[in-house]
Amino acid sequence: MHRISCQTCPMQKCALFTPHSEEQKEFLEDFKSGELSVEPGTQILLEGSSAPQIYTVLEGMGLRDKTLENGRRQVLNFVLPGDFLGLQASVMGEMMHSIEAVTEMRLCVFRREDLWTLFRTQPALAYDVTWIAAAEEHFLGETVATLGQRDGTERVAWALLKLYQRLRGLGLEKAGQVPLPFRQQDLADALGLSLVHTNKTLSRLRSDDMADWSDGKLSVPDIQALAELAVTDPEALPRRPFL
Amino acid sequence: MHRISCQTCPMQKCALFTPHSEEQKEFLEDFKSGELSVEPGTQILLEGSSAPQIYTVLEGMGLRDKTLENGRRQVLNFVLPGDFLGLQASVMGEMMHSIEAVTEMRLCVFRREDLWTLFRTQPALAYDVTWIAAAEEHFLGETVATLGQRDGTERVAWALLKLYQRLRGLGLEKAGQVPLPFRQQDLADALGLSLVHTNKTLSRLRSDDMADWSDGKLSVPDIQALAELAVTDPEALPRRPFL
DNA sequence: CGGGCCCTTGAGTGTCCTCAAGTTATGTGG
DNA sequence: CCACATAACTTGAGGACACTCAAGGGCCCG
Repeated sequence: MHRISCQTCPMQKCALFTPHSEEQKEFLEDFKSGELSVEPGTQILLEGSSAPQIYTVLEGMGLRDKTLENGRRQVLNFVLPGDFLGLQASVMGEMMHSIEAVTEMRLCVFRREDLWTLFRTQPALAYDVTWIAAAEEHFLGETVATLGQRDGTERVAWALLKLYQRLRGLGLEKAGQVPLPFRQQDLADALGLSLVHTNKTLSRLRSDDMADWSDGKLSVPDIQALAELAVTDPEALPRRPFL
Repeated sequence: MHRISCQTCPMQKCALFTPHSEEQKEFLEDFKSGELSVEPGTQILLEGSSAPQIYTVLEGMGLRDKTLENGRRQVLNFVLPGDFLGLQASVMGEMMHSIEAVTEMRLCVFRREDLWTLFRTQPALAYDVTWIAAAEEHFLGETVATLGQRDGTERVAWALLKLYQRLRGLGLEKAGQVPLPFRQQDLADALGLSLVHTNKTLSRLRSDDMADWSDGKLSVPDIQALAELAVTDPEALPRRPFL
């Protein structure tokens, strides 16, 4: 495995992300301390530890989760390419959730101490980091509203819609299908539903032609209809910065 | 009402907040564009609007909430003194939730356009802004875990504990009580529970001597016991930056 | 004194949970 | 090549936690 230059980073090409200036690419080239490839099941960041690294996901998917004292697990978000990992640990000193690889993943690695240099010398990139944190906060706010106010069917519909939109934005759609290599248990833990109920809800959505998630692939025949079921707007995702 | 200088800002004295350097205080003095006092019930920031301002809460309390297309309301967080409001609108262009004053409030007002100047000239303060965003993200993550994995009693206990800790950190405890001027409906909407169920749960906690919230005041006889009920650590809050 | 707003309490219902069993696909070792 | 084990997905049955509906009480204010 060889190192990819930021100059030719595949992320740059994806229309979802705002491109960097020449100067920024040069800085990031330095900022990047290496690459990391991990197998499915690997814990990338651990709850309670103070990770010395920050990552940007280049390829593969994972899960952000948090386990309570009583052992129950909450999935906070699904980790997709372009996601920025470890900022919490960097600014606050400690991760409060874990990140686990679900598929094989390739990560761009940054050194935590260099983040301060970024803030001193690259205000525009610092602003981007804040943008990313605010966007994450915004998404978690939507999740809170979902768990608090939507019933089971609406939750599942909402989650599938969001994932479909995100994956499509990344250009991963092929023949009307996007890859979604998670387990039903993961979705259940993300939505605060039992596995059994999640399974039955998914079956219903499938037979109602609202959304079909099977064999690790998701297809949505009618986005508008699914969005209505999810009590949400089917708005496309905005362009966003990345590192 | 007269303007308070950042030099003598009451926030500076609260042990919960990390103090600013002299240079930072001078910058903030300029950054601050004024003060705002609002009556209970006032909408400070509106969902879907692009507010031109950012605020720091000096006094009073409020609510951050979000309403779904079907009309149901989710309270995202309780707004307390020291909180930083409007960052999402500033970096992302639009608020995705509203903020409403519950008591009379006094706010420190910043101009949105000046945020960029802050990032260019005050990297340490920019870092603080990111810290705040990350902390907010962290808290919302805990909330997601609460709504997803805790039952009714645990949720109420968790919320009361968090609020008690925050208010105590602000030095608002008097004779074993902290002020909590919200309605039961607000707590219900924050926890995804019905008003009726929230009410019954609060009664139970009261008669079990776990937590007593009545007449707008909250007291917690045994923090440790409440924390156990809430399936959480009764850890004190860390020091945090503010603007 | 009437009307709101908030808190309180009781009764009946339903969504979602747990328990349990069975199917399919994949992999491992004899 | 087949017995066995494991992991994920399915499906059915019964129960519980939390919901809605409904009504009443305390308080403040016009």
